[in-house]
Amino acid sequence: MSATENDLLLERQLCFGLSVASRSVIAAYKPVLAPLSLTHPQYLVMLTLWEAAPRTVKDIGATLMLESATLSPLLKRLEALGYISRQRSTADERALAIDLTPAGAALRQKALTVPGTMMERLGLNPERARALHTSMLALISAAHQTLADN
Amino acid sequence: MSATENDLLLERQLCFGLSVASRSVIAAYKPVLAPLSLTHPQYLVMLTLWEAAPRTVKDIGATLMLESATLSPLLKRLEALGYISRQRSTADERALAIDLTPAGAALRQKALTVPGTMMERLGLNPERARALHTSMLALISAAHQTLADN
DNA sequence: AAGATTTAGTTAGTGCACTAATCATTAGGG
DNA sequence: CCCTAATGATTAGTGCACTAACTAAATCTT
Repeated sequence: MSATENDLLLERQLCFGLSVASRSVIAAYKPVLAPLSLTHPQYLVMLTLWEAAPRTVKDIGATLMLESATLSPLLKRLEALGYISRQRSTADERALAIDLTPAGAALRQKALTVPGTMMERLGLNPERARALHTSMLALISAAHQTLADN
Repeated sequence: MSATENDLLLERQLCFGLSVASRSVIAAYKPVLAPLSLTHPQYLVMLTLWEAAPRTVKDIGATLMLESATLSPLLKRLEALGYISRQRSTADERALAIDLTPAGAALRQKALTVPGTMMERLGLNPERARALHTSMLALISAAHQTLADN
């Protein structure tokens, strides 16, 4: 088998591993987030709001690297759950101000145990987590670099 | 801010980084796979078939860690593209034999350049790729461990 | 001030990915 | 044997995530 053909095998272990890891970790979050009635992406949105609110859709999208087309329906589901409010900004009526409701703000208390639980379940200590994070950042950066080049 | 609350911030850098990295890498594949008319998950399925064919839906699912409910429509799209055939196995009529068509087998030649292109675009050398792969395997294993425990 | 342009969000359409329910086929146990 | 269990695949339904097309509001230009 040629070197190129060998790559074709190895390669499946690369991007493939990343995809499976992402899905596996999200699946591991599922039972932990279920008591909060949140999916994983919804949890990420709530995290951004617990750090700063109100925020615009665009701002949340920039933070999570998601298109506003993805966030629009997701935010409506969070509103239906009673965790956030969606109101046009008075200063700029193009912008939608996403803010926490009292229920959404209170949910933060229940979420405090999530990170510790997940770190333990994933067999990660802070050091390994940081190393992993660094690798991910490098990948993200390289991936976006190539997209910008085209 | 308490240690627990600090975790809530850090944590966003973890699973969040993994999700974004996965999406970013898949997005980087997109223009490379476009000439083959394949999406990223479709590409993974073709990789498994280039290694061994025919295979059953269940077998492909086990290899890629995907539910057969996910694969069913995906395989129909690959059939519509003319890359694979779907036929009930004669030995066991519950099983569906997924096989490569001549066009699907020929596509392998065009795919040979993909891994090299992507490695370069993602700024990875074989060593870093292997290290990343090891981390992903550990995560996958830990994540599935916790799911099995429940 | 009027018209063109850029910006913020939404909608429509495609494709994954999952769970739950269903159906046909096969394998086992009494 | 027959009847039940288990197995392999499909369907329906929910929720992301993306692109492209569109609306409305704000800003820029002349």
